[in-house]
Order: sequence, then structure tokens, then C-alpha cells
Amino acid sequence: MTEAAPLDRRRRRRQETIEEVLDVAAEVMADQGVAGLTLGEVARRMGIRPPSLYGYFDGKNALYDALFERGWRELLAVMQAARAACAGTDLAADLLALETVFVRWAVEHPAFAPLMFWRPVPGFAPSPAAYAPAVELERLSRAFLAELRDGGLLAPDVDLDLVHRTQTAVISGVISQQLANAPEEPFETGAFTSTLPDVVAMWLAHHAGARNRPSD
Amino acid sequence: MTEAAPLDRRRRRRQETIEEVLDVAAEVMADQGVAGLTLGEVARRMGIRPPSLYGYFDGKNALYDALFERGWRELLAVMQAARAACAGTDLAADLLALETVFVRWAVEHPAFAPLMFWRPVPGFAPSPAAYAPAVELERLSRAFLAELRDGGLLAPDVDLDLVHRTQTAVISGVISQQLANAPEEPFETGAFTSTLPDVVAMWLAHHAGARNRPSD
DNA sequence: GTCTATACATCGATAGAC
DNA sequence: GTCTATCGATGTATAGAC
Repeated sequence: MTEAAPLDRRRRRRQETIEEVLDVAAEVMADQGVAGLTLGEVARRMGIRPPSLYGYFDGKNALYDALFERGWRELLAVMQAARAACAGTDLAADLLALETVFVRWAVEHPAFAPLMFWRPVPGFAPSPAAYAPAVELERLSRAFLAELRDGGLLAPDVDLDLVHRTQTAVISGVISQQLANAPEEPFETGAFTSTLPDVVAMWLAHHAGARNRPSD
Repeated sequence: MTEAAPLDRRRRRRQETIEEVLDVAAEVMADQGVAGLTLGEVARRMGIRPPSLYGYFDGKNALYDALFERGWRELLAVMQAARAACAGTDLAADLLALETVFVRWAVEHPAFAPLMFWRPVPGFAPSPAAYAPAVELERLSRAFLAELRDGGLLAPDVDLDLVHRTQTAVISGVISQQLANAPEEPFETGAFTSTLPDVVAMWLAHHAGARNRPSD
């Protein structure tokens, strides 16, 4: 009682501080860009000195790694919730809804998205642990593609690997163009995010089985 | 004779030095990433001191600006040459050929592409002059879209603005995914660049007029 | 254990000598 | 046109107070 409890409190407090560092670091990235993150600015906003941060993160790249993992973990949670909320009666509508959630999260988190989808930080490569939620989300995405195939929306003999690559390409294209050319536009009226229904429809039609083509 | 000639030589030599700075800066970006460019490294590789660079470029952002313009100017020249080489007898083949040239240049210039298509440098925004070749290339691209429409490959009442946005989105998506996930893969066998025929076909089919749909 | 204080190297940038 | 000298800011790391 006199030993375990304080240790837990100490650990919890340490974890809270770690979360605060990540919160502030995300704010700095939002203001200065991903590559504009500096430990000094994080420490300044927290009211501490830069060396104190080394008690929680082993340098700047470790902080990037934690931010990379947090971003993918949040996006994974959002996508899992959206997947669970799918009605299942209209797979095409579910597909567009899921892609909408994905793109919306990306453009509404412009501080995280470049770190997660591009490689803006020289010398930083995410660790396998930080990659884990991204891998899990890819597994989820591939499972939904199989559902689309089994539901008759994709051709029965479709190459799921090719389909997955074209899907990530067109979706990441919408995100990249919106973030690079008009990051201030909201999702609803964005010049590129507003093309998402078109893009999803063209992707689906291209990989559709014969029974779903307009001519049938 | 004793005045004009030396002045020309001086100007020419100065221009040669400027080009050398850009060459070396491009090498540094290729090695260290776009954000990893430093004036010290450029000066070191040129055998001069960092302050000497200020005689040619007004700071680091001006160097980025010149690199941004040079990249778009090169890409514009490549695209103009490809456009002139088009046979014109098969517009769909010409389209794929042009997009192939575009994507190939991007993935084969990984040092320039992020600077041109993303925003990896905090605090840097390209000047209107540096944007000029990019604007010219967009004009060229829109003109070709009108040709596709007049040639019957796109619907007669197609929204050229929307078509242009979806086109840039899907093409930049292929480039972004290839550069971010497998930058070392060559264009021919890249996991994402190899989907380019699929992506171009799905884009074209989506915006095609009725006479070009498979059912006709 | 956590923090402050401090030192060190490197970066972009400017001023002024030659 | 190039250099030295120098500045402020930054990332990294160590020493030592509490």
C-alpha cells in the first residue's frame, strides 16, 4: 500500500506529461509545419527548459516517432468507428462514407497528415512500433475490399493487391492536392475534397464486375 | 570593345556560378531531403564559405525559390517536347504517354518533386515568378483536355475545371504514394507507377462521353 | 527521478575588411 | 567577389541541485 500506490501515481503523472508534450508538439507543427517543430518551442510553450524534454523523449526523432504513431492510432480509431457505423445495406454508400471519413480526418489534421503520408523530415524514419496502427488500418482496408468483391461490387477475379494500390493512390492524391494547394479550404467546399464522390465512383467503376457496369 | 566584352564575360561567369549553386543544391536535396538543404553543405561542396552564397542568392528561401522554378521549368520543357512528339492519331494513347512522361519525371527527380508538389519547407512559399512555368504547364494541360473533349474522348458537356482537378488528384496520388512509400523503385516496376495505365483508364472512362463507353 | 544550468556544434544571416 | 568575424537560435548532451 505504501509502495505500489505512489509508484502508480508517479507513472500516471509521467504519462500525463508525455501526452501534454505530444499535444503541444502537435500545436507547434500546426503553426510552423511538420519540419518546423523544435524542442525549444515545445519547451517554451510548456514553461520548461528544452533539456527537460529528454526525460520523456529520447530526442527529436523519438518525438516525431510518437507523433507518427499517435496520428495513425487516432485515424485508425476514427476509421474503426466509421466501419462499425456502416449500415451494410449499401456497400457503395459505405465505401464513400469510409473514404469521406478518411480524407476529412487528413485535411482537418494538416499538422499530422504530412508526417504520416509524406516524408518531410530528413533523417526520420518511423519505427515498426509506430507503424503498427498503420499496418492494422491497411488490414482493415483490405478486408473491406474483400467484402466489396464478395458483395458483387468488385469483379470476382479482381486483383485485391492492385485494387488496394489504386485506391490508396487516388485517395492520397485528393488529400495531397488539397493540403498542398489549398490547405485552408474546409473539407465540404475544398476544390479537391469535393471531387471525392467522383474519384470514388471512377475507382469503383473501373474495378467493378460486369453485373455492376452501367450497361447492365 | 574594352568595356562591353568584359562585362558580358563577367555576367556570363556569374550566371555559370548561379547554375553551379543550383546543381550542388539539387545534389544536397537528393542526399539529405528537401528540408535537409543547408547553405553550409552547399558551400562546403563548392569549396567556398557560406556567406559567399549571398552574393548569388538572397538567403535560403531565395535558393528554394530558384530550385522550385528550375524544377517546373524542366518539367514544362519535358512535357512540351512530349506533347510535340504526340502522333495525334490516337488521343487515348497520347494521354497515357503524356501522363507517363509526367509521372516518370517526378519519380526520377525525387529531390525536386516534394518541393514542387508538397510544402515540405516551413516558411517558404514560391514567388509568382517561380510559379510561372507551373501556370504555363497547367494551361498546356487544360488545352489538351479540351482536345480530348473535342476529339470525343470526353463528354461534350464535360466540366473542364472538374476534370482537371480529378486528373491532377489521381496523377499526384500515384506520384505521392510512390515517392513516400517506395522512392527507390524504378518507374517501370514501381508498385504505384505501374498502376498508371489503370488510373488513367479509370479517369478517362469516368469522364467519357457515351460514344466511348464500353457498352457502345 | 526530475529539473535547472551550462556547454558545445551547427545553422541562417549580417557587417565589414581585403 | 570572397573572406573573417560575429550574432541569435537551435539540437544535443552532461553536470549537478533539489
